[in-house]
Amino acid sequence: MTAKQLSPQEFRIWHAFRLMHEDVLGRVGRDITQATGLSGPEFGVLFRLAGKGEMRQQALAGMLNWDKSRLSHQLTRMQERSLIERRRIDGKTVLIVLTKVGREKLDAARPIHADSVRRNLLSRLTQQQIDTIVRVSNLLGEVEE
Amino acid sequence: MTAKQLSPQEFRIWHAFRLMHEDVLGRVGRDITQATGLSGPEFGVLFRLAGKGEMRQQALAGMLNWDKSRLSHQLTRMQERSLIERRRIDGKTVLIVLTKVGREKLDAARPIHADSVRRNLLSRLTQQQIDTIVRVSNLLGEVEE
DNA sequence: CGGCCATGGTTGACATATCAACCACCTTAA
DNA sequence: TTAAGGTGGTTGATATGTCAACCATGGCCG
Repeated sequence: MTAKQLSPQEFRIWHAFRLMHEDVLGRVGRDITQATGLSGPEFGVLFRLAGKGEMRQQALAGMLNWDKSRLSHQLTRMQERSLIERRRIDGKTVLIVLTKVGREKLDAARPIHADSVRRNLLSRLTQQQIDTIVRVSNLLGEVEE
Repeated sequence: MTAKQLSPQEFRIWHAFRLMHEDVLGRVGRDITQATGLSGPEFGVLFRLAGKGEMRQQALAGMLNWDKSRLSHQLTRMQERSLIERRRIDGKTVLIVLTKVGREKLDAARPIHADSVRRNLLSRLTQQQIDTIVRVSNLLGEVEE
């Protein structure tokens, strides 16, 4: 049962798995953008940042599960739009700080995001399905032996 | 219970949902690239194409669930790498054809893909979890009223 | 026939993602 | 104290995704 290509059945599962995310992520992202002008990734960054007010870039990357390069590029763009500030602490450490603009946009986006996530994901699933999602996510996140 | 932002619990679910996708897709994509030089999207296109040998761009976009622009750009890059050919049929229709190179690379990638999907997804889930994924995917794919 | 107009496709501009190379600084250990 | 290594960040190149504007053509209707 280890054929050299996926069976139609296996492929259907794979396909479903991909679609699910593109659909939902796409919708939530568009909702946020339409209402506030923030992109999905921008919202993500601001959201984590708001938890602490300011963070070392490192820590931020960890929370987002992004690699440092991806984050650095993203921050550069966000800095140009005055959503965040970079503050060099010592030769190695950079503090990322939420600006006034950033916080305002974030606050505007929060309810949109909450509503959209509920509408497009949470409210459409049973508690059981949600449990499965979370369990599966943890499972798949682990690196295999 | 419709707060203006997500509760930590709700947020955890949302986070898990996103991670699951990025983890698995990332791993499968990297496996394919490493072994064959094809990117994930390239493999996706070739894979569908192989089913029929050739297709109208339109139909291809439908199967992939991509918009026409995305596909057009992708095909342009793939054409430059000789993975596919565009064949203008009448003023409006373009046939996409798998080239020899394209087919070879696809064939090389197939077992890698199958193996990776099984290793990173299928074999790590119970049948029940798989059923849930598929059911949930269908659910979320539908547009709400 | 002659003029809409919907459709299939392309394009340009821009945002995002990924990879590898680089850099400057800190740490540690000789 | 100095050189090797590791760490936090940046950068450039290239691939990918998204949006809106555009364009040519074929179909349809008057």
